[in-house]
Amino acid sequence: MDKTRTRLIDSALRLFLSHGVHITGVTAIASLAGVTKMTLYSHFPSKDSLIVACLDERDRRWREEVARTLAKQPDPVSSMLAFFDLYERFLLRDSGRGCLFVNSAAEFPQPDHPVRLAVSRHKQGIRENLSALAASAGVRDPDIAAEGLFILLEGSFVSGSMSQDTPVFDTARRMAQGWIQQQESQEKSA
Amino acid sequence: MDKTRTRLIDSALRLFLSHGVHITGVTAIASLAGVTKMTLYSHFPSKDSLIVACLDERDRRWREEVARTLAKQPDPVSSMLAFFDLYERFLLRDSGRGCLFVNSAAEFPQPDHPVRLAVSRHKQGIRENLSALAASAGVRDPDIAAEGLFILLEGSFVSGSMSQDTPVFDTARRMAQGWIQQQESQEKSA
DNA sequence: CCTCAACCTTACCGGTCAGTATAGTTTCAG
DNA sequence: CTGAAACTATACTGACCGGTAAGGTTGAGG
Repeated sequence: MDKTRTRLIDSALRLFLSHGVHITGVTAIASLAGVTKMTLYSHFPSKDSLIVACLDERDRRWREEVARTLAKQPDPVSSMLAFFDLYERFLLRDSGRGCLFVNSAAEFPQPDHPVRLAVSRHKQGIRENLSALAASAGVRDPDIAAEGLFILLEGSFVSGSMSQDTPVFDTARRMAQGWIQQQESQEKSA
Repeated sequence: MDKTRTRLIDSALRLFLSHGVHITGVTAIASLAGVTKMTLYSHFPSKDSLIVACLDERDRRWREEVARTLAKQPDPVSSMLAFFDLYERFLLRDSGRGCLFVNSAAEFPQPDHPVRLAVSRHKQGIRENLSALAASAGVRDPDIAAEGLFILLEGSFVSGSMSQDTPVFDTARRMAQGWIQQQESQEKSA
């Protein structure tokens, strides 16, 4: 049900990813979805709210995929490292166009803009996810451990999307292993 | 000499950083520079070429500051770690608006667009810089070591710009130290 | 059979965009 | 004093923007 709304979000997501948010017009979105602009505005009150809906929908799908992948991991450390596979897969899937959330943040500078808040929700969710896993792994400071992993994930994603470079994830994965070990040994020495 | 051209680039840089590239109109740039649109178009054939000039100019200033900072470092390892101070300073200076190059890349998806090429030049310059330092430090694979540091730099910059979080650089710096040590010990064991 | 909601088409609004045309003014070196 | 270069002001083009108005078409449920 509400198939039109879903088609609109899917179309918008595709155009936002491949061309950018500001540069994409509402007419193009509606046209790609096979409806008219009027129909779009009967589902969303404004372009901004459509953007937010796209980000939230993408966040929802991302969380689903995270849950599906983590369920297959035997322990917290494997789970943390599995995030690098997830990021790599996401980069490949969108043909190296980078992170929609980072790109959107680049186009909406005001920190209190609804689009920016949606971006923050997504990034905060990932950090909390990592932090919980680090806590399960028994490191001394899960937030710091998670922050380090988050840096590696964002860095490899941005770097990889800028130069179509997926091997960068191998380096990031190795760094993550070293970082986790370092955090675990700190826990033991304490 | 050619003060008008410099004022135009400075004005454009300020607006591009604080609002975004596509959203900024040429009239606003000219107005901030204290000239008219006609004068702008007598210095640059198009908005795109002005954007490229801005990126190149910013890259030039960045390289100057890098050279100035690295000259004060006693050894290659200190030099590599000094990059984190440079990034942190850059983030604070632009009030957390993120990396102009990453933001511009987000707004210009086509990989062969002149703007994207300017971005690539900048990022490639940093990587070469790091790689040369890693080679001086005597690590086994300077390119891999540099790639790791680059990931940490990009990651902490993106993460820091998204949540006004400068302490993230402390974590990144600690990770960099661990990474460099790991790379050095690999060299010794070989 | 009728209603009602979702969708359609077409046309419009005011505004902004990049870029150009035309012509008048300042500045300054030879 | 002259003349070219750099700048000014104003107005324009054609296109696209987000968003709205008004009215026609379709089809499923009561």
